[in-house]
Amino acid sequence: MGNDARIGANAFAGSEPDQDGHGDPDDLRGSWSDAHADFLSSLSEEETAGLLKIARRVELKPRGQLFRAGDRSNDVFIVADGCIRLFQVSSTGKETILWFSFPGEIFGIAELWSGSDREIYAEANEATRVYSIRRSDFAEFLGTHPEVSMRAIGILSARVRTLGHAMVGLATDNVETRIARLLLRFAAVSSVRPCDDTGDGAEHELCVNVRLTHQDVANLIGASRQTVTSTLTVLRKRGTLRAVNQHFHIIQPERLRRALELGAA
Amino acid sequence: MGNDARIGANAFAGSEPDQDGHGDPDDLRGSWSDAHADFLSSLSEEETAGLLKIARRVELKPRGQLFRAGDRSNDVFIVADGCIRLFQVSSTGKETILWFSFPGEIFGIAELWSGSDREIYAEANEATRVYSIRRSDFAEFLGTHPEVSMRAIGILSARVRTLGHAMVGLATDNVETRIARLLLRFAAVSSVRPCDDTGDGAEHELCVNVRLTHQDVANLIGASRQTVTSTLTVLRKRGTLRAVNQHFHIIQPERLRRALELGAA
DNA sequence: CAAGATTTGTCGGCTGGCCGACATAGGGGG
DNA sequence: CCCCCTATGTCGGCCAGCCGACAAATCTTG
Repeated sequence: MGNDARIGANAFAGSEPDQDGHGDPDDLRGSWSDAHADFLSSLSEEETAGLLKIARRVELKPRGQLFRAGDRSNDVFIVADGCIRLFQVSSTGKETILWFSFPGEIFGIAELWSGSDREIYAEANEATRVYSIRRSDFAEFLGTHPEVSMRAIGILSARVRTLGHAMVGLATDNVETRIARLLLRFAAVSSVRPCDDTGDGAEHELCVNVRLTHQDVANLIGASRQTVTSTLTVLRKRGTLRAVNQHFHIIQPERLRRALELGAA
Repeated sequence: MGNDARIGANAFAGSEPDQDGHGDPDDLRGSWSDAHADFLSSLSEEETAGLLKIARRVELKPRGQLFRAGDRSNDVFIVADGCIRLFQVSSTGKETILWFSFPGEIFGIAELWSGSDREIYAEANEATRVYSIRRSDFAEFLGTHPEVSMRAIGILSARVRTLGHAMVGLATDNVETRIARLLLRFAAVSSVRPCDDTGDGAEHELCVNVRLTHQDVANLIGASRQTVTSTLTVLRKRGTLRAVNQHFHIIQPERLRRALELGAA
């Protein structure tokens, strides 16, 4: 079953040559409940094929917009590769990033049911390919594949839990804690793609494999850009983080994790 | 269909004499997406009967605990009457209330899929009756009732959206705004039961029909108890709120709503 | 109905993090 | 290769909201 999953993902992601070998360590599976649950991987080969048939390919440049608040919700999307930023904008112009969707993840389902307008924005965080499925087609697919409905429920559940955690953090933790937690979460979730950093003794490090500006981090944890900058500097000086290419590595994941468990569970 | 819904809810709520006449105004249906979507009302008579058959009745005293973080997630619950508070506790002992579940609403589904342990606490906010359905039974029920699966998806979606709103608010709004928004939300959602206040010209007022201590409000919006107290006092002095029995009335809902739309959408 | 427990109300001191303002530093396109 | 636009880093002033500490009011329960 775990193998079917891989095949499913491959079928969808298409013609990646390096695809077979992205060895995400199994221990990350443990944090599953925190991830937004790779939808594609959970499907069987036939199911994936069925979805492929009704999907339409969409290519997005970096910063390309997929939909915005107020749009009619006509489609459900699945990330093939790249990554999509989902955010809301308050009337003061402040963005709040709700989550990122990584390869295999589905998004736009929350609007599926009510058929109401979008309430959030979806933008490509980098060059990204997504598959677009018409709402009605997807609904029909769910109707004829009860198993898949269950998966959808599972995914939405995971998202509810993630948002719950985020809320608790926002309400009780200080900025440093929130950043630490965020990085750990993203490390787990962004491990779907391999890190390009050929280890210089970096085997025990945890890679946060997403390009995140300080502003992004700020919008994710509800803090100001400046505070994020200075907090990250502190963490780097303290030897917790290391900047690699365009992203971060967490030097001693275990130490950080333990610190968080003590500081706030 | 709207009528079937009512019947369904009645069948479940059981032997309430005053049940038929709880005339919730139709205009509140508009804020559907914000509510946690009355699960029972959305079921047909047969579906409700089917659920009843596999459900077990549970009675809870005020403050009675239904489950706690760490418990095995063996059941899914539906509120018959009363109301349930769902919250998380950080290691510092601070509670964060995620949401309240009102009659007809289902909760505990988020844990259903992963079968993992509970991450949250569920307590009765007052004397409450809930129906408890074994996880496996409910999963089977969903499998044999695709329609109901879709409803479940809709409900989880609504919850995702609600949490999203809450997060944005937490990240961008000040305490006064958050309280105002909370009260409007609860007014909509708590209108499932009638207000006991026989109007003394209170027809245009909006009733927030839940017993909420200031501490509860604080835990809901991520603020301190003291700040909530003083903010509520300000709102009362300004003529926005009125205390009735154990709950609040919003004097001029429209005015408040407009103020919020301007202040932060 | 009295006593304990919970909730509400109020004050002042303190501070984490916001905001504005600026100086660099990259880095991608022409 | 240079220019411009975006991202990073740093500083100081300022204030919303936190916290501790109490008193009054209200509710619950024997």
